[in-house]
Amino acid sequence: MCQNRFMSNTELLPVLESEAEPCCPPLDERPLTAEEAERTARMFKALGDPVRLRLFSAVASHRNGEACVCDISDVGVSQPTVSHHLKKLKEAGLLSSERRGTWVYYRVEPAVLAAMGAILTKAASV
Amino acid sequence: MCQNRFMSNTELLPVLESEAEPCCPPLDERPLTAEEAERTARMFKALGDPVRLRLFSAVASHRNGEACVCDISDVGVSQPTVSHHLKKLKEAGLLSSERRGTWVYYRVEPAVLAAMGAILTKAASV
DNA sequence: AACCTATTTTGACACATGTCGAACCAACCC
DNA sequence: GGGTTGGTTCGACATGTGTCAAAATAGGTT
Repeated sequence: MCQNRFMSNTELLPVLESEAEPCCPPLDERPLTAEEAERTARMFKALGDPVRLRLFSAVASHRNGEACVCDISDVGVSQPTVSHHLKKLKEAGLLSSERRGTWVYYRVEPAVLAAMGAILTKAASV
Repeated sequence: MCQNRFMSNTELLPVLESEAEPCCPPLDERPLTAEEAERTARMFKALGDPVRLRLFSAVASHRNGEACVCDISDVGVSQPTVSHHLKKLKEAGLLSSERRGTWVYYRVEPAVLAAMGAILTKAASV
């Protein structure tokens, strides 16, 4: 690792910005545009796998909506697979992660979850 | 497929059991079991594709939550593909279909939609 | 340093999925 | 009947996805 003090340590974080919140209107308000559908589908897709759904539910039902990977890894698949799914949930904006010492903690992102719920619940009152 | 009260003919589903509505608890109540996750994921998966989401939104936002295929086929894919996606939405219990004369009408299944919303919105109020 | 545990990444594999054109079925109209 | 329009199914193809074992990384302990 080249830690030359004269080189500015260009730390280019990818800044995984979670896109704005008022993502989309309720599903029954008007037909979604292609872009809206693309964004929204990404979130639903993340919950469209049983293992991911169990992992997400395990994190969400944990104390403070936060859990260590070691607490939720018992879902019947190997640990690399658990890690793979947690990564996907993170990429979809549903979870965030933080390392604290030896362990990595995942936490639910309530805003995104609420947005998904709003899209459905308003639509449910048809 | 938390409930398939009256799906028209094509019964491709294994019909595990006829559990009425309370398909699953909110995601943050307790970790979902494998079977619960399996069932719930199937619904989310159905909305996890942008084309399907647009088709569903088009039906839901139509008058009475019902639309003829010809009214919603303009989503940028071929008509066989539209039919394919509508079938998947139907298999997931989100839509039902009925032929009336020349046209086939798809309609939203509000109970299933409400169940999905409840799973998320209750969880969102953490 | 060497070792251990927790977690992620890599590489490979089988399987599922989205897409299309062509063929097919269903209802209407001449 | 023959023709036309609406919609589904079939067959094929490329791409995506879930899974694992093995290797790699991160932090702690001794």
